Amino acid sequence: MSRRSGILEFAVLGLLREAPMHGYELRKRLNTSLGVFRAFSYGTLYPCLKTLVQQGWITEEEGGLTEDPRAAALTGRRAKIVYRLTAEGKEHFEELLAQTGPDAWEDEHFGVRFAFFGQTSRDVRMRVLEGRRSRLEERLDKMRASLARTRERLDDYTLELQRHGMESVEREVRWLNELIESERAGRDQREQRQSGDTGDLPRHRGGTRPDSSDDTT
Amino acid sequence: MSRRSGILEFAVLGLLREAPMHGYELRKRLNTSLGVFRAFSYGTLYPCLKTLVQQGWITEEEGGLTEDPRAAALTGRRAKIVYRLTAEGKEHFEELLAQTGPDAWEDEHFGVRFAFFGQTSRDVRMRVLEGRRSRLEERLDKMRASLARTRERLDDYTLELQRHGMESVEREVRWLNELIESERAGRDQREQRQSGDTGDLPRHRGGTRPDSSDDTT
DNA sequence: TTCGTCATGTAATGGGTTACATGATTAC
DNA sequence: GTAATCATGTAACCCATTACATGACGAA
Repeated sequence: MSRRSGILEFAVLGLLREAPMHGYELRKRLNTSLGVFRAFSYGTLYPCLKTLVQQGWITEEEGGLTEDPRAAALTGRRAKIVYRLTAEGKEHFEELLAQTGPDAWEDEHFGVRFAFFGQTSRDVRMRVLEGRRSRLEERLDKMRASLARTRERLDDYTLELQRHGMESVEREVRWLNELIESERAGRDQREQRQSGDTGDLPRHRGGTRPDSSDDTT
Repeated sequence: MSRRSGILEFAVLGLLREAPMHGYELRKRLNTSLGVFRAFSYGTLYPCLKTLVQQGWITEEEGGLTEDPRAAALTGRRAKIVYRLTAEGKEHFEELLAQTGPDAWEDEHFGVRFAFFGQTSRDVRMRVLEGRRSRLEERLDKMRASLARTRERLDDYTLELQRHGMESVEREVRWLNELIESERAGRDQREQRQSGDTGDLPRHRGGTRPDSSDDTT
């Protein structure tokens, strides 16, 4: 019944917000554009799409030869079933985007959240980045403590593994530091007068794309 | 019925080979010593222990006040149920250690395999390290290809995410390069005359630990 | 005596994959 | 015409978590 993974739902909604697509294409995008972190199979995707339809967040459209130039362009071929975000779906996605619960910076969620930072308001971006950072720092503390407790009893390979693991985390912290700094720099430049986009990274604006009737797609 | 995860089974066998333990302690070790990669709950561990007993690889010992100094020392308190590796279990674990199927260098398995490199023969270590490396290089190729195909259509955050992901993989490749080199250096030094331990890393022998009753601690 | 941690378990549930079944379209 | 890839699904299974239930022991 349920079949809601949170992260998959989020990603699907986010991708469909950019353009309607059919399942196959959706899955590819899921596993390449965002997929460094997560790969989903059809056995997961299709049932999920079904429940999203039931919720009223997306619609299934018979796409015989849907004269949708954009979808056609994206896939290079005609579509079978095109999924399209509804107004409710868009609204729901925006709510999800605004959420900054502690989940947002856990391993599983953070990647997807970051992937849609383009549509996320600057303050939420900041909270997620900082949340992630302190999460990782906690983890580092634990690792250091456990390492101190057990250093002598561990063989060199285990030690090396642990060292490499810690360095990976430290590296991500440095990355987050840079991102946070550049977000802050962006804010300072504009003196936070605008509602909320454009940091340092979003050179082509925070939003989806040039706007207009782009999302009629 | 089944309840065999492969990686959990492997890790439990490997830990019990070093010393008998009860479930609670086992779990802690699983989640700290090796646990950078994986965390298991009791709901997973205990059923797994049951099936390992059924296979005859470990035994359950009523530990009222089992006069097992090792277990007592490890926990700092008396044990309830002490699990101990059987001869068959040891043999089985050795078979697992010798395996170099393509699974060995996948994300899920590689960490645990590496953690027990201390008991792994040098040639198997080499194959696993090299397998892992070429696995990662494949992945890099895919990432680069997909990046080249889609660069323009991606916003800066997605791009940054991808870039950071790729750098993480590249970093692991460099790490593997160093490890492989130092394994090779170890071999060259000893002119591969010995059966199979001591590379560069295993300064205190490949084996478990100094032996004797050191682990009574 | 109460709190933390040690200690062992189980049932319900979740979230996902694999393998299978099916067929259209494109490139060669 | 045949192989690859596009395209959509389902049923069986797997692995693991969560929440719960239970209780002993040590320290404050």
